[in-house]
Amino acid sequence: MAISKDEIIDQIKRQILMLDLAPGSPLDEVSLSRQFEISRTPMRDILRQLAGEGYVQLRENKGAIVAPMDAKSMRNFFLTAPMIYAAISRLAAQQATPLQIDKLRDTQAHFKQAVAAQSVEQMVFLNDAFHYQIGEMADNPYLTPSLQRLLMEHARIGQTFWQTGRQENQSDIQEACEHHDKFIDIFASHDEEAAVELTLAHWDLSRAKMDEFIRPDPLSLSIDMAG
Amino acid sequence: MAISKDEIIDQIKRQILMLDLAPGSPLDEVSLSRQFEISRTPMRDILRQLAGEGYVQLRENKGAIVAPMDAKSMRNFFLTAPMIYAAISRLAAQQATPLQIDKLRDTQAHFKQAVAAQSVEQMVFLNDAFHYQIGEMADNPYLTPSLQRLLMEHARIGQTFWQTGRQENQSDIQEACEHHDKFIDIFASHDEEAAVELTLAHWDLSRAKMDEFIRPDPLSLSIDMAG
DNA sequence: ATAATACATATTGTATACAAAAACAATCTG
DNA sequence: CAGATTGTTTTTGTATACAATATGTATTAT
Repeated sequence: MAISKDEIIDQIKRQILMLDLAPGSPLDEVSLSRQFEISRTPMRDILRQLAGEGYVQLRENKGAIVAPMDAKSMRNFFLTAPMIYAAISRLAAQQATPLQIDKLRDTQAHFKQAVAAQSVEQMVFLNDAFHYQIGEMADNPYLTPSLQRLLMEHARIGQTFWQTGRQENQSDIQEACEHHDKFIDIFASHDEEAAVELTLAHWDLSRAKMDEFIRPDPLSLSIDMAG
Repeated sequence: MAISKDEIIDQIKRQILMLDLAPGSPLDEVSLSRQFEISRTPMRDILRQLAGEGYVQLRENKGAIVAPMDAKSMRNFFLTAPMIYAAISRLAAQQATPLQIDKLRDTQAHFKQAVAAQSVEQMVFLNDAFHYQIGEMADNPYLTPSLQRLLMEHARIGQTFWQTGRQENQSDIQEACEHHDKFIDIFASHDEEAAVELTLAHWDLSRAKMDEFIRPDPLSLSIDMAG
């Protein structure tokens, strides 16, 4: 076998986060197992694990599909994210260890490189990793599965945030980056209230862009009704 | 095959909830597959699914164990449960459909029978089912996985609540049962605030008994230090 | 022409054989 | 006797063949 099971899982996760695998699209066991050069058995294991983490949905006798993104899941996302994010941040501020903070600093360094390089894929992935590590600091097995699903959805909905095409995005990305630096300082000083406050600010920043993604500006072209 | 995969999953879940399968105890693929008269492949599927729902933990090359119950997970449970329960109840009050409320009434009827029959196993199981159905009303895929794990832990920690041995438990069980009736009325009238309030009262009631389970009254026997 | 049914094909589910890894025991060495 | 090492046993991981289910297509009857 060329690559390990965990690497395959990471690759598929990344493809889902980047929308390379579209929400709702079917995942065929045979073609996937051929693609990664393993047999169907371990590939089925992988799909089961991805289903457990919310990345895919299994349907009895009908195979797996990438977790869909419909109006209802959007609504639930916006309803739930601030509460869980705030709770996770508070716990992280309580319990963060020096080792974990160092690891977070490391991720943030890589994140800054991605920002400098204007690599959308790297920014999406490293931002996800940054917040996932905050989840590890919180170290709460009851909240982690919710956080994981929220971060997946956040990455998928928040694509446009990192697009460097438009000038106005640059300053937002910069501000998000500064938030990350502040997160690190706050966790290091175990300031719970500041952690919650910053979390909500960070959420508001990203939320505006997500609204645009969901309800983009209408096309300016006039349409000939005569057809 | 004698029984279906879902039934096997339910049976194992029930055994875990009832502590018939002790936290941390190993689950051997071969003996389990022999026990349920299926081959290893579908049994591995089942273990993967149970792992995804938090009932068991998978360890690379070392098989599965029943989700452990250590001091840390207890702490996290008490920290997290009220928040998630309250959020779920609020959403359930917002969105409950008549059909779902009927189903909840049905479960409550069975629950009352279990109370009358003083069947601990049935009470634990139907109480879990009742609150699981509230989770379905909330219909929020980001909170559901957290709720599921909390309910599992609640059932395991809350065993003593339903023990009918001591007289004082009877009135608590009765009160919990009345709470359930009130839940149904509140969801039917979509009263969010009342739902949250009742949820916290219900939590407080069960919490006292859980404290006893974790930190029971010390044995009254005097111990001969001379050994 | 449309609907329904039967057939063909593709895809998932299961069983089993084999490979790899971990756990255990016994032997050897210092 | 303690510790390490090797060989055996047990358990998990993987590959593949076969069965069952779902899907698509063509044919037939109304």
